[in-house]
Amino acid sequence: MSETPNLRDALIQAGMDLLAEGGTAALTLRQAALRAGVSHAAPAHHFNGLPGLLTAIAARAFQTFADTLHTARDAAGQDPRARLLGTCQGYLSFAARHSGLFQLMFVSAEVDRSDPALAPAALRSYQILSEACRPFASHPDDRLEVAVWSLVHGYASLGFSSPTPPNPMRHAPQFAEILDELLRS
Amino acid sequence: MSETPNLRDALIQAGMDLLAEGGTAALTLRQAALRAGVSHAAPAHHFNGLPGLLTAIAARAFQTFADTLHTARDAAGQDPRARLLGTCQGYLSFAARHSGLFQLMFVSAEVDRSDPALAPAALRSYQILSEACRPFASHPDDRLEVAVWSLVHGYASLGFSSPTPPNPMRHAPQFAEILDELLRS
DNA sequence: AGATCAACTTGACACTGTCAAGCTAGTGCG
DNA sequence: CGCACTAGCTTGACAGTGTCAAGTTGATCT
Repeated sequence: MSETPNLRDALIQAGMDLLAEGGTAALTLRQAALRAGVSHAAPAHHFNGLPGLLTAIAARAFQTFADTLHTARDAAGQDPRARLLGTCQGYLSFAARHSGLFQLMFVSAEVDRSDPALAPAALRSYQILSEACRPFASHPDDRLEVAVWSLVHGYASLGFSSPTPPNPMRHAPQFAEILDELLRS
Repeated sequence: MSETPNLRDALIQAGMDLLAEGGTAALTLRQAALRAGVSHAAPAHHFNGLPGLLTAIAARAFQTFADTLHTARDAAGQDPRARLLGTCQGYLSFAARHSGLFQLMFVSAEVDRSDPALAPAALRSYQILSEACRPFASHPDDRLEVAVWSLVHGYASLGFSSPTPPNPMRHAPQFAEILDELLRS
C-alpha cells in the first residue's frame, strides 16, 4: 500500500488499471475508490461523477498517445516516408496495447468532449501526424492528413478494437502497403 | 399497443428504439421489456442476458447496413468510380444516421462476436464494398478493399461517432476528395 | 481559541442484470 | 379422457452500480 497524497491521481491510475485488466465494464467508481483505499463516495469530491473520471482518464490517455506518436516518429529517422510510417505504426501500436483507452478516447459517449483538459493533448496528437504528412502534400491547402488519419484510425479500429465476425482484417496487408497506395500520387 | 405475437422481435425493436433515442446507456433489458409490455425477466427466455440482446440487435443492424450499401451502390449508376463512391457514401450515411447501431456493430465489447448470426450479414457488407473496389485493383491479389474500408470506416468514426475535442473533421474535405487521393494510382 | 471549510465517511435510494421459484396454458402420450 | 411435461412468462429476491444528503474530521485562517 503506497502512500498517495494525491487522491485524484490515485483514482485515475486505479481506473486505468481496471480498464486495462477488465475492459470498460470493469471500470467503476466504487472499484476505483476501493483500489485507492477510500470510501465509495470519495471520488465525487474530485470528479463530476463517473463521466468526470472517464474524462480525466481520457485526457491523460491523450497525453501518452501524443507521446507515443512523437517518440515513434523521431525513432524512424530522417526519411519523410519512414517518419510518416513510423508515426502511423505508433498509432497502431497504441491502439493495440491500450485498446480500452483507445475506445475511451474516441468512442465512449460518457466522456465529456467539451472538457477543456481534453483539447490540448488531442490537438498535439493531431499536429504530430499532420506534420509528418506535410512533405507529401501536393499543394499548401492539401488536407492529406485527414486521409491518413482516417486510414490509420480505421485500420486500427477494424483490426484491434473490434474484430468483426468474418474479420477480413485477419489476413489484411500490412499497413505499410496500404499507406503506400495512398501516397502514390 | 400493437399485438406482437413474436416477443423476441418486439424486444429487438424496443432495444433499437431505446438505442436511437438515448444512446448506449439507455439500452437496458428492463426498459426493453417494459416497452414490449412484459415483465423484467421475460427477455431471459429469448436472449442470453444483455449481451444476447445486444448481439441480436447488432445482427439485425448488419443486415440493414448491408442493404444500405447495396442500395447506395446500385443507385449510383454504372461508372465504377461513382459506384464505389456511392457505396462509401452509403457507409457514411448509415454511420451518421444510426450512430448507436454503428458503435454496437463495430466497437461494443458486450456483443458476442462469435455468434453465428453475426457473420453472414457482416460478410455480405464486406463483399458489397469489395466488389465495388474490384475495378480499381491493379493486380488480382490486390487487397484494395482493405484500404478503402479502413479509410471510410476511419472517416466515419472520426466524424460522427466521436467528435474529438478540437475536431479537425469539422472542416475536413469531403470524402470524395480523399477517396480520389487513394484511387489515384 | 474559535470559526470555517475542504476532504472524506456513512447511509440511503433508485436502478441495473441475474437467478430461483412459481404459475399457466398448450401439447403429447398412455 | 387424464395426466405429465414443458415453454413462456411472472414474481421476488440479491448483489452491484451511480448519486445524493447528512455527518465527521482535521487543518487552516483570523
